[in-house]
Amino acid sequence: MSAPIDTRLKLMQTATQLIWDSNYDNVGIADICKQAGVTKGAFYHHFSSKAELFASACKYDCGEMNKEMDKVLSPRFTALQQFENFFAIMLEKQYRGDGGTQICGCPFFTAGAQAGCEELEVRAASRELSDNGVIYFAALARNLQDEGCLQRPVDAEQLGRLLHQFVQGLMMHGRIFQDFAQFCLDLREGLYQLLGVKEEYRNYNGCPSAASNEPLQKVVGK
Amino acid sequence: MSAPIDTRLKLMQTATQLIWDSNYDNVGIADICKQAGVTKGAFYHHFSSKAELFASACKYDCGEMNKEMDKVLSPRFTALQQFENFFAIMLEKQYRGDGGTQICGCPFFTAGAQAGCEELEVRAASRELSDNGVIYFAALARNLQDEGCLQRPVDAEQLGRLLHQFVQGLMMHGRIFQDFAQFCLDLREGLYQLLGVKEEYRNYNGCPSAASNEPLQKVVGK
DNA sequence: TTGACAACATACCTACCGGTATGAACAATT
DNA sequence: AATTGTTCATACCGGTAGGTATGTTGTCAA
Repeated sequence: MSAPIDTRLKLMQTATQLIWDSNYDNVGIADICKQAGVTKGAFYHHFSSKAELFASACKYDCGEMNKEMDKVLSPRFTALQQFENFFAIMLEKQYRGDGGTQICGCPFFTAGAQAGCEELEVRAASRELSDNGVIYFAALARNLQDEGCLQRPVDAEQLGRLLHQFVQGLMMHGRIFQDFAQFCLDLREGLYQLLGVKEEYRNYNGCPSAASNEPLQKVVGK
Repeated sequence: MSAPIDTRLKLMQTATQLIWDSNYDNVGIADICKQAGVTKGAFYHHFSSKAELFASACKYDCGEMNKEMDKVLSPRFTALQQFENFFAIMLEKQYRGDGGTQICGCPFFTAGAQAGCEELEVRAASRELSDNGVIYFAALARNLQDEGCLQRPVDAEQLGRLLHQFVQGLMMHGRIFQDFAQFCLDLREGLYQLLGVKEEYRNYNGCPSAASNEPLQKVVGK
């Protein structure tokens, strides 16, 4: 019998993956259990409900994202490098190997936005996730400002929100239309405009074509 | 016995309202029928499935929006007036009378983004709705550009997409956090930044406080 | 050795929800 | 008057999905 922590973790990871591929409502507990190779008994030993699993998985995903973002926004990079790092990681995240490019968006966010009033737990988790994301966006904005890349002084906190909102909307749009090339262009242009990056700091060479199926190489830790 | 067109319309209107208040998955056919005062028999006489109702309701909602947007973006307004009109209509739409300010977002969009591959009909409807919205945003951008309000030349079509994406993301964010004052500020600032409105054309006086419960008066057709 | 408890596995329950089968009421047509 | 088609109303079905009740296995402490 394996350690209990493994089963719990496995369930969260599986749930995260399935929810990323589909959505909260569409993913059943039975699906998660089957995929994770455990039974319902195990599931309800570790989680009291589907909503609690969601909240836990959301937190877990949040933690994973934090790890990546800490790398991406590491102080050893210039602000512009951080921008490119973030850009690369976004594309990589939305790039699914199975059968071409698939833009899936962040289901934890959309689930929170869809959750009816009854599922407060879900909404709370989604809120936490958003707050977390906004902080990183705000940091990026602040760094860019400090290095003089922006056209005008900004309210970093608000700008963090705006960036987060835009990116979430962009991903949902991408999920509906599934046009990876357009997704790349829109992401870059949208970030530039919202941030108000000075003309001379804008760089459109870094956008990989969706036609080429080469894996996107990260700038991170190069 | 009433005219058949009435029942069909009633169902679409009711569905639209319920879906706006909740979401696609959460709203059952029984709920819609009960609210509309008809039975399932009537429902399945007019619609072959829930997905078809969704698509129809989406189209209906789209048509209603078009009517409003045509008014808002009427040529008799200057581009800046159009901007303010749009701003006002956005706030009004997200302002629910029942028990304070409630930001609900556009469920047709989120449903499309959540729909699994199996429900192509849903996604297609959502796509159509988005395309439609983007056109109006692009028109607004073009008008602002033509009147010299923007800092730099823009690709109106792309900008239309960016605005649409941002607004959708903003509404979802608003739905999660339910902070109307912040919603107002973010909407204005986000639009300004994405559009790149010249400093001298930005106006922050028009933002009604969420504290005051006065109904928002439209500039439209004043 | 034995009791206790954690960590499951299996079977089952129940509520709901999309969808169907069938028939009644009414109108228009022939 | 009989027929036909439209427009609904009622009752019901079948699958599903979240959740539960209960049994089983291994482990560890006393």
